[in-house]
Amino acid sequence: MNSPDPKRRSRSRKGAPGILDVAARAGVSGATVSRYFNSPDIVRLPTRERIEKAARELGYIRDRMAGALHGKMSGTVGLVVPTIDNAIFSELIEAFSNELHLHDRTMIIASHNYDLMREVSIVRSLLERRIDGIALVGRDHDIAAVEMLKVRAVPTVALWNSTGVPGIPTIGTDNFQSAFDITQHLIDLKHRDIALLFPDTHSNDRARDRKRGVLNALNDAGITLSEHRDYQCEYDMASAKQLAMDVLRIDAPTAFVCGNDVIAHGVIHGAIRLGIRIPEDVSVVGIGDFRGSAAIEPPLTTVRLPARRIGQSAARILIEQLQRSDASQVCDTTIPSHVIVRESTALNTSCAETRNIREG
Amino acid sequence: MNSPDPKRRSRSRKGAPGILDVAARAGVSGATVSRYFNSPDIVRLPTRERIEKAARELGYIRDRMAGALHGKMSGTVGLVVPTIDNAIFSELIEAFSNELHLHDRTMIIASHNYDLMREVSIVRSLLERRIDGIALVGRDHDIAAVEMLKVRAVPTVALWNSTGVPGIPTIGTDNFQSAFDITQHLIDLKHRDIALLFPDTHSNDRARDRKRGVLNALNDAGITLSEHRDYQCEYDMASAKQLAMDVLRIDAPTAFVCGNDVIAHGVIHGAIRLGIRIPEDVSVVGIGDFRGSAAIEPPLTTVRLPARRIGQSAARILIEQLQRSDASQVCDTTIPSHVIVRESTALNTSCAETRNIREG
DNA sequence: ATCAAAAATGTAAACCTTTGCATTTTTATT
DNA sequence: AATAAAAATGCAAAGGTTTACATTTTTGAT
Repeated sequence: MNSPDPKRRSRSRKGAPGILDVAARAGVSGATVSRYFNSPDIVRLPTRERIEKAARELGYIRDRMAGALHGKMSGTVGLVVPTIDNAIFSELIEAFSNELHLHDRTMIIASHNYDLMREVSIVRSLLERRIDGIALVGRDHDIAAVEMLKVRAVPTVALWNSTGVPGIPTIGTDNFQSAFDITQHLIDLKHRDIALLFPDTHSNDRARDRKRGVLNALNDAGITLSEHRDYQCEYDMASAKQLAMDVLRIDAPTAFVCGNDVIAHGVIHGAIRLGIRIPEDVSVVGIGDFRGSAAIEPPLTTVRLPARRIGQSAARILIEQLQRSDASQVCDTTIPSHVIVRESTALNTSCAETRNIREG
Repeated sequence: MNSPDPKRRSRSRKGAPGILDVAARAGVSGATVSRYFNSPDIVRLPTRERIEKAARELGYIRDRMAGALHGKMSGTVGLVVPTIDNAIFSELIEAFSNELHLHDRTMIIASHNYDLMREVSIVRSLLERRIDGIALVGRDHDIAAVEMLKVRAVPTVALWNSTGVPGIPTIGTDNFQSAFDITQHLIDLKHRDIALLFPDTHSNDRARDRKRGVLNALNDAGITLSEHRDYQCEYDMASAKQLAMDVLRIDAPTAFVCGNDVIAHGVIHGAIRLGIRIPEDVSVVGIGDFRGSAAIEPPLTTVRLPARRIGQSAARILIEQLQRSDASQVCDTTIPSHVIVRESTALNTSCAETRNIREG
């Protein structure tokens, strides 16, 4: 039936049918097929049906790369995170990805392990793939990366913080405020001897903001944090557990405020191992409300950071930016966080002040 | 300085410089610049330096899409997972991604939430992006997806299982064996009344294999699993905790074998809440050895599934397949799993047989 | 039926790089 | 120094789609 047309592509892309094959089979020109795929409504119904049939029969799959060649959008969006392998970000990633899929875009994700130089190389690599837009987690970025994006006018959003890089719209929560609030909760419970477990804040602006929040709350309450109460701890349950056990054995505070929930989980398990009761003997709070924080025993008092909403909003805002190319108004979006009081915190009973209240 | 060459591209890709701009500035032809980027060693040193300088000054970023048009590789590889937001897969993903990055490829990831139809649509979307290769998690896939990949001869690997789809090389662990082994451990400890907590096995072949493993081990030991001991439980800590509490309150078994570590964590916390001691009163095992399983209290006895190694191996094997296009020998790779005995299991003291041993 | 306007379709150039082949330059050999 | 062989470079076509512009078909009003 199909005549051995000599003009057929020799062996392109492993012989996969192209737009022209579909066109020939449907008895229309390539242009029409192209139009059918890009805006079906501008081709007449009968034609449309013929094209659809031909495409289906041939198993045609469009080649977006050839399209992107024309300055057309590639339909891919980049997401750059510090790490994938972490409950912190996986919710965010999934929400972002799903929202993108809903709008027929594909996500390219890459992680740089908190290495800002590697982030630059990732951004370059994404740009080579002609991403339509990009989302960067955090506020700290190398100038080179931001510059490349600016020069090419690639729509960009920064995630996870509420105040961002100037010129880049930011979607996230106020890390400072979250930390402030959860610390205030501890202060309200009369805790005065509070230990901090935070990761290195050098190239991690989220952790930095949070720590500042804790410090400010403490300061406002007239509490001075003794030097040795500022422990450094990675985002890792095992090390947090170990560290907490050391601290609890030698010189237990009445409360811990942790850089995130993973650290808090570690502290809780350390306490359990030592037979120290939470919250009776010591209170623990985290930040993040990760999956599992509600189910752990005791359920963790923490700050709910709406990762899914951030991911979803970010995708939406980015897509909106793509559609109207006037990347004009850069407005930051702050998504509120809430302290969730569960069972890992209690009134400090060892404090003199508290004792007075109890005895009074 | 730069003459207003009328031949310049009108406004391509937002005025970003192309290979020809670099060529002009370096005083060579476009072909040479192209060669410089693809195999630097075939252009002479002085030329090379001029090109590099020009590219740097112009801030040139190559356009891999235009390159891919020539049947050349796009440099992107797809990874399709059931879900990202889950400790099960995030290690795998990260390892896969990192290995790819090492070989200068980019990963496109997508999740289908255990919906095989959506997987088909994802595969199509990836194909539109001209991925060079693809990794699919699991053994259950819609024919349409496999067929599309086969027609286009896209190198494919299946992950996570050890026995796979015919014709697709598979890299993973033996889920059956893992489950068998961990169950055997429980049997060795004289447990006879064992409860199963597994998710719906309908479109989840991993869970199905594991369950079969448990059942076989039980059967081999001459233990018949009473109907009501086969509980269905999602991969979610909170529901596992709730379910475990219900079970423990009404009719406690002496041991739980859980579909994965997340479920096991839930069981442990449920037991803690009820004041039931692990392992003294009840033993618990998981499968997976997720991040945190060693740090939890009590540390979880489980099976270590080398997710990172699977991810890394998969990426390597895929890349190797890309390089030599003869997708000839399809060999499955089984990466061994190991039972890790920690502190959540103990000899069953309530069993008559055990009592005899103790009293004997 | 007729004609103008609107809608649908076709033609061909353009998008940016890669690559086969031709040409020039370099290197090695005598 | 001359020559052949090898290496480096240039020229131009190709790769699959989009799109401005030209052309044809349809629609709606008379």
